[in-house]
Amino acid sequence: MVEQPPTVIVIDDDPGVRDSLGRLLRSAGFRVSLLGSVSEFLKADRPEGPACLVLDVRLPGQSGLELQRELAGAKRQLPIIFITGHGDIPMSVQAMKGGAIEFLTKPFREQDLLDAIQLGHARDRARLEQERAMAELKVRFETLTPREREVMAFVVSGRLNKQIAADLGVSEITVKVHRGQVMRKMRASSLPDLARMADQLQLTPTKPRNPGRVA
Amino acid sequence: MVEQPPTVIVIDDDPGVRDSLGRLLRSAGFRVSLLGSVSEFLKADRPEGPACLVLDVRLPGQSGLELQRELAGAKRQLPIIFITGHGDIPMSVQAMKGGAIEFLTKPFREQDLLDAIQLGHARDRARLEQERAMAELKVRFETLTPREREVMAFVVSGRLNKQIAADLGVSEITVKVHRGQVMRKMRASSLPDLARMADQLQLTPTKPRNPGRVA
DNA sequence: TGAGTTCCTATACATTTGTATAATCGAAGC
DNA sequence: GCTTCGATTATACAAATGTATAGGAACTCA
Repeated sequence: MVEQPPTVIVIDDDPGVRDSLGRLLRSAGFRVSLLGSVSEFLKADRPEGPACLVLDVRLPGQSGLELQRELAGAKRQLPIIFITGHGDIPMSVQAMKGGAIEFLTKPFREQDLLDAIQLGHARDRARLEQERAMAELKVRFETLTPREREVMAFVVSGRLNKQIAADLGVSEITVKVHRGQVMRKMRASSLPDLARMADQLQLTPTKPRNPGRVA
Repeated sequence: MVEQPPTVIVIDDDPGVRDSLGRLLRSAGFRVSLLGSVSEFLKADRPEGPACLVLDVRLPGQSGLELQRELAGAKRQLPIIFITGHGDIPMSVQAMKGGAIEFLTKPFREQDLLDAIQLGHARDRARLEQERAMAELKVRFETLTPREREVMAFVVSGRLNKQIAADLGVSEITVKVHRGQVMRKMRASSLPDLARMADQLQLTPTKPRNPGRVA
């Protein structure tokens, strides 16, 4: 788990802007990737560590807002900071609704950009960590056989072994075996632990919660 | 649990704007509250059911953005839709960062406002439901004695009765009694159920999770 | 056909958990 | 001083859970 240096990906069709942003960001200690268009970005590899995008709203070909929409559906969604010289309010509102970190109008204070980038990197780090943990959970979950997954769902919903046995039409002993396998394979240290894993995995096909009635 | 009619609270210092918005919103079936300033709003009662705010960014006395900041710290935070005739991009960005639903510039399409209000009400309904459930949980949790809360924390962290007994320096029987009381008082239907309640309550003073190592 | 996997079951124990009843002790409140 | 409440413990069961060993049936795949 090596600490990856944070990256900033700049997309701007103006070489002058790219250069000056590149100097600023490199001097701030970031790894910088300078690109001239969205298509270049889509072809490029994604950096390993935390990263964020700095892009102009208006770009030749695909615009910044279009890219944002596209990335929203993709798996690897990067924090986005918009920069523009000719923006308007509806544009900025759409960008922010889309989850943008910041929307800066030229000219802007360098510190505002750096602050936004710092926030973007923090979010991306959190997202990376979250995804790492989730991927790990999924790997474990995929080692479960279909039956074990069924049993796990029942177990984390709070049902007893004998109830699960009745639900599945098998003996209680069988349920115990599956249950033990589930705990081992998922590396759950306890039942609450397993329940939390299931919640993370959104494993809730069978979940009869109590309705929370008041006396 | 009667379904409350959704309310729209309009704050605008222009009586003409208030009237026209009032007509529009009432004809759309909303309960409407028309106010001329933030101070009026702060004095007024909060509506019972789902509600959202429609306010001008610029207002005499306290501005719309200031109100947003203030409400962010308060317990009852209402979804906000900003309307303005003289806004700029930084203003809209700040509003959206602050969690505003929408930021409309005059003149705007009535449908855009109605759409935003619908979204605001949906969010407020979700928030109300969430708060109701949380309040209910807290009520139950407050019926627990200090010792019972301690035991609950250990239980949901996955520790066994005998371990908890050792941790607390008491006998296992005692732990069982407390544990049974916790389940009863919290109306937990199962251990996973109790664990989820504890997570909701952010009850995590004692939680030794497994470190999730990879092989 | 044979190996491997999954699912199922059983026996046999060891542990753990839940519950009911009953009792002691100390602190807080009336 | 008496009562109430919280915390504690014990006895005595009842029920649930975990584990180990062992085996059978069905299915897939090479």
